[in-house]
Amino acid sequence: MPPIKPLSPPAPSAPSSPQKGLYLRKQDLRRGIELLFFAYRDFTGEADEILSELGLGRAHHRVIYFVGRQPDMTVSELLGILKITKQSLSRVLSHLIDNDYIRQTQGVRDKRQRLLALTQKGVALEAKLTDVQCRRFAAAYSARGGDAVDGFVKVLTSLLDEEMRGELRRQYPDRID
Amino acid sequence: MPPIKPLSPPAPSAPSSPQKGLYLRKQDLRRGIELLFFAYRDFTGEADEILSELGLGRAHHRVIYFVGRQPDMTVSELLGILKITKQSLSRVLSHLIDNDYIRQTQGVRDKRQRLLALTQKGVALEAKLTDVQCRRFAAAYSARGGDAVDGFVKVLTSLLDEEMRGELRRQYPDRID
DNA sequence: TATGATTGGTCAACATAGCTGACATAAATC
DNA sequence: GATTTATGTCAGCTATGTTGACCAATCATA
Repeated sequence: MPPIKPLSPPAPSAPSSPQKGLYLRKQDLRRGIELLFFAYRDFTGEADEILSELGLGRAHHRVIYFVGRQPDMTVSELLGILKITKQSLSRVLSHLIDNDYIRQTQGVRDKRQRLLALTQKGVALEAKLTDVQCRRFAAAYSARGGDAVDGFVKVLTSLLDEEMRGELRRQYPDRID
Repeated sequence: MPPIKPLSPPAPSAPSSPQKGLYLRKQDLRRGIELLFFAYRDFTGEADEILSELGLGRAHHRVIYFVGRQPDMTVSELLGILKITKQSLSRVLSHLIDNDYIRQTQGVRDKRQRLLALTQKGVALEAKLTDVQCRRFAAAYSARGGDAVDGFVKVLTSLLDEEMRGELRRQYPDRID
């Protein structure tokens, strides 16, 4: 006769067992998977619409977002964040430069570097896109309150690869995680 | 002289204003945007590796996942979940059927319907992929605890489109949201 | 029963956004 | 001077989304 299982959450030693305590049951984990999928899709949907009217895609958005976040970043810094090949980035970045969303200036310390920054047109688009996405977050955050936001940030942070977790910690040093 | 602003979270009436109370500051919202992007990417990464070794992609994964979740679902139900065109689904689904991951049976009530279900091979792959992703969630959930999980689910739910929120409520009727 | 709607499939063509491999240039570094 | 680094570019491939057109089987109904 097997020992009686505790109701408190057991250590995740056998994740494939059918019944786990509390929030570690298979069904709860699957719910998380699905929520992340649907939320990500809905979250990107609004911005995608704005972009497609301008003949741009999500890849352009990412570049505009991160360049806007950290002006004068180098190409290799951007590659490190996006984790795509330079050939993939090149296609998107060239288009953004040709269409006056982003400008390049030569690095001062290292003349090989191309420092990326938004043009006025780029700033305007970044603001519009980020505003739409921030509104969605602001609505969700204020609907659920600070404790929920705290849990949201904690769990998402723990879903990251270890390397990325360290990266984000550096970006937001004053935040708990 | 303007009225003194309260420290409690203000209504999100002017989301573009630079300074918001508590977790509604622009920086906190941007952190949410970035966390969602990075977490989604890292979350899908492990499964993507397994899939690519089998010559499959993320689109195949989605089909296998949702068919595994609800056996004998119809093609139009699947299209409704994935929100892609039937032509896009067809390419992926045909490949999965040809390679013995999924089988189709004719509907009983409506003979036009093709009911989709995983084969034994499909069940095995679904289990492997879902297990990897559940492990990541289980680790994050148990690292952060039930209150954080609760907040995570609440905020993600509020990030959904209204329509999708109703859909998920139907899928998980016994859960708070 | 004839008609029209629904479910599902298929063919063709196209777009976006990732990938690899090869090669080039300029600047920094050893 | 030789090597490494940062960046760019050309060519081609793949995965996954899109539209539009058209077809067959089945269901529902006038």
